Amino acid sequence: MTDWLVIRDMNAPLPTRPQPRWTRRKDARPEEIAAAALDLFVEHGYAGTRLEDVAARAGVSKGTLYLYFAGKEELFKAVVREGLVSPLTEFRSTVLEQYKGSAFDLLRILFYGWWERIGSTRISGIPKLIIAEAHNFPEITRFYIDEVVVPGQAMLESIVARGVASGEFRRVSPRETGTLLIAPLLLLALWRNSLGHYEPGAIDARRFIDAHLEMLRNALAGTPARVHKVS
Amino acid sequence: MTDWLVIRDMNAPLPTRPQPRWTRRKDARPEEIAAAALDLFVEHGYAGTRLEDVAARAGVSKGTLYLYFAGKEELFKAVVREGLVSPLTEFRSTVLEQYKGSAFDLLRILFYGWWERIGSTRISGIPKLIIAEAHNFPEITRFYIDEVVVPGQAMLESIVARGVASGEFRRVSPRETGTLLIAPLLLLALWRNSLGHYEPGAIDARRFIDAHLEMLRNALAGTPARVHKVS
Amino acid sequence: MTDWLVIRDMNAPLPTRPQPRWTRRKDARPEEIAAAALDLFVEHGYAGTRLEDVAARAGVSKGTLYLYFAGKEELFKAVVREGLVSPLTEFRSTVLEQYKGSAFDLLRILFYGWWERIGSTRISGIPKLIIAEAHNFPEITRFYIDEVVVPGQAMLESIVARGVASGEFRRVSPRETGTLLIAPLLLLALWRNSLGHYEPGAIDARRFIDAHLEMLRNALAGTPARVHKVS
Amino acid sequence: MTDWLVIRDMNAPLPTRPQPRWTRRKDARPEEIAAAALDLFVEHGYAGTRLEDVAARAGVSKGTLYLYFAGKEELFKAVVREGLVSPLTEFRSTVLEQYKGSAFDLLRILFYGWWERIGSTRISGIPKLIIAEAHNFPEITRFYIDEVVVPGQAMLESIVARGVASGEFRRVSPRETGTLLIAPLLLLALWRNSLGHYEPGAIDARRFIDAHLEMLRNALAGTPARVHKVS
DNA sequence: TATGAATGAGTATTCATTCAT
DNA sequence: GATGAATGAATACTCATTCAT
Repeated sequence: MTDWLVIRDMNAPLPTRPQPRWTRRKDARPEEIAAAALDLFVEHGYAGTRLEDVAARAGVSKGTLYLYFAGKEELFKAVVREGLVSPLTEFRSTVLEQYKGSAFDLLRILFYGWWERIGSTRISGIPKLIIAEAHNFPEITRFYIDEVVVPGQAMLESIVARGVASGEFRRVSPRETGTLLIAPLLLLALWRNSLGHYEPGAIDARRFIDAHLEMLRNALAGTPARVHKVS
Repeated sequence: MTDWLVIRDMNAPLPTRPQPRWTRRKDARPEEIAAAALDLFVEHGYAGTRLEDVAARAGVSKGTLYLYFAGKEELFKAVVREGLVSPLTEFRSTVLEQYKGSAFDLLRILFYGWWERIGSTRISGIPKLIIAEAHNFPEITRFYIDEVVVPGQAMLESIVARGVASGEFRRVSPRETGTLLIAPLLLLALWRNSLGHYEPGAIDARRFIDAHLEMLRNALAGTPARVHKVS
Repeated sequence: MTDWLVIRDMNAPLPTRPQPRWTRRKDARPEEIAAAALDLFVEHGYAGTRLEDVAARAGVSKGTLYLYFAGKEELFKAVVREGLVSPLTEFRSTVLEQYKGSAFDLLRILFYGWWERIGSTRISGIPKLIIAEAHNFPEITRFYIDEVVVPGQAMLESIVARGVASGEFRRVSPRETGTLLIAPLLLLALWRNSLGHYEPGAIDARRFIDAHLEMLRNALAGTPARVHKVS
Repeated sequence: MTDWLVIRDMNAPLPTRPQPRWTRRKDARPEEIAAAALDLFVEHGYAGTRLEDVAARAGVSKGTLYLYFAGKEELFKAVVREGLVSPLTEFRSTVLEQYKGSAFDLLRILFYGWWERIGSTRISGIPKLIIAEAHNFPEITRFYIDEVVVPGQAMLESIVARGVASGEFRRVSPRETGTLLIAPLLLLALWRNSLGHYEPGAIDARRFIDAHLEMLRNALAGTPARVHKVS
């Protein structure tokens, strides 16, 4: 009566199942991925960078990227943020707080420190990245403006204003002068990360910064004329 | 002096690699994994189900799946097999063997028992799964046909044939009639596992089965005319 | 004085540019793509269908798909909608409007017409698709319920109600009975698009529909009237 | 009778293949294409710019692009070349040849002329483009260095050298000083084509250039001579 | 000459599977 | 046994390029 429902053996030989197709390579660390990504983003731009190349340079697989970053865009943002925040923090604590002496001395410390901590490192590629991708990443650009441009400009203006107030500097507009102070450094950073590869000796960073400082010393110097008049 | 460069909180620092490489979570039991897998396979289909979700629902890790099942395909087969074999066995022993009385009474017992053991449980999702994946899993489909469809159909035909032979049923074709007996129940199972989620009150299972039985009673009834004539 | 800015010739020989890597194949028509997609979606489900295969079956390239459909999901929706709307419209105009005579005659016309226009065509794959993907495509499911299930059920209930009102049918519940009328046809459609491939001769559609109609004739027959006449 | 199956409006019928295969739209001129391309290249970078968008902005079809430019790369090169060569030629003939008077007057003419012919026009986007794509287009970079950077630098150095020789300028290094002269202008160009869109009022070009000139006047002034005269 | 539908190589992203811990 | 980070084949989707009209 009930043998309609006899259940026979499953004769189930799995036809095909491929053998292990990969081997573990290494323990991935997000820092290495971010460093590799920064290099390639700086070199080829956002769209021009292939995640496969990022993975290869970091020594991990493509899939590992997605373990730490939600996608290409998030990787880019993380890389830029990370490339900015940590150096800025370090810059502030190791350079700015060393200040002693005149406004001009502060500029010197600032410029040398910038070269040491930013200009001569891979971080100097970030500005190029921001400039190149500003239209494509409004959020990142906004962040850069708010966190770097605005406070940096404020700092420079403040130094100028102090120098002017104390008579150390000529009566100049802090606004435009602040920007003029940083322009050669920015150009240096951009140069080093783009055309500089084709003309390696074109700009000697140390001589360039020194020349800039020397120009500034004369450009900003409080009028010695009055001093002479008095004497 | 240095608060020009205050860096606001960053909501997205570089992700860090988690330290403890693993901790034992629970004692895994394959039954729980299979139950979770059945739910998700029924819900999203084979290809649409991610093993990660199965593991999460079962409360185990992805790796644990592979301790008990050779792979996704094997998990699927095991789930379907297990979802079929054990309920069928139980169905057979608890429902079919209760048979007493007329052919029509057997149908009633069968239908109510089916609802109790199959239709109202998660097992009712299996037919949907089979229908959806028939082309992708010939082996499983073959198994289902051999173990469920063919014996089930044979059983139904046998009941019809007995009813016809005894004069309880009208002279109908056992083949087509057997299939017609089960069609509404199958539809009910499919409905409950698909569209039913969107129109929960559309079908009242009890009333539906009863209406089906009542239809059958009239449709199959041996011609009372002759009986009256004789008496 | 001005020869700093002499512009030299661009000595620009383009190093590499590959030659034409493809040849035009044919004029694509979205109908062919949709037909190919319907076949494959019915066969392998949504996730199991590769757009590359759809393109190949339609005789076009992968890119051409995106010329007409925004993506896989949109293709799926378009295919289902198109598979429903146009046949339903035709069904309505060519079958339903032929109605003449009794309620039972209408059922016969309906069932035969359904088989002619839906059941025996590739459109019969749509229900399987809907059932399988209901959870993954709420929008499509909603559409199917609103446009097919609800009006179809209403139509069936209306036929039953008319038959009951005129005394042609026994006093049955239009709700459950309406669903019972369509159940075997739906099962037939599902069978033909799934398990039927493995057991081609298992169901003879014509005999099955005829048996269903014959069952209904007896099940619904308004016998009481005749009894009263006799007595 | 048949309004059970009313099918509501479908908002998405199968797309149809457009009938007229093409109609002439306009007389294309390569200048318009190049202008559109320059805008988009500056905005989104090389890889981020789609030729389809270039064509749309130029008001021509994609195919027309290829009538005038061999491909994306060639379009890019042509755009950069054209964006450089013609303005440089014009700049040379209309600005540089107006030279009269002192070295400092020449700087003023140079800067104002640069702003008039380059800085305030879309040509100012080229430097950003070069910086961003330097690694991807060695050939274009080489061209830019040879045709713009080197002669431009030579010109600046020559002006400085002349000023120093005549005693008008302090004894400064022509090399570094030449670069320092142009740095703020370049920064201005870059700013206007990237971050400037987010902070439109941040830099007032006229005031900025004037401030730069004023700084230079003081920085370069050959004061020692006068002192000697007085003494 | 101008068009834009058709093409397919290239790339971002997913997820089944492995294995060191 | 149990874990989950790492892997890379597979696949959806993009877009520079071609060519019949």
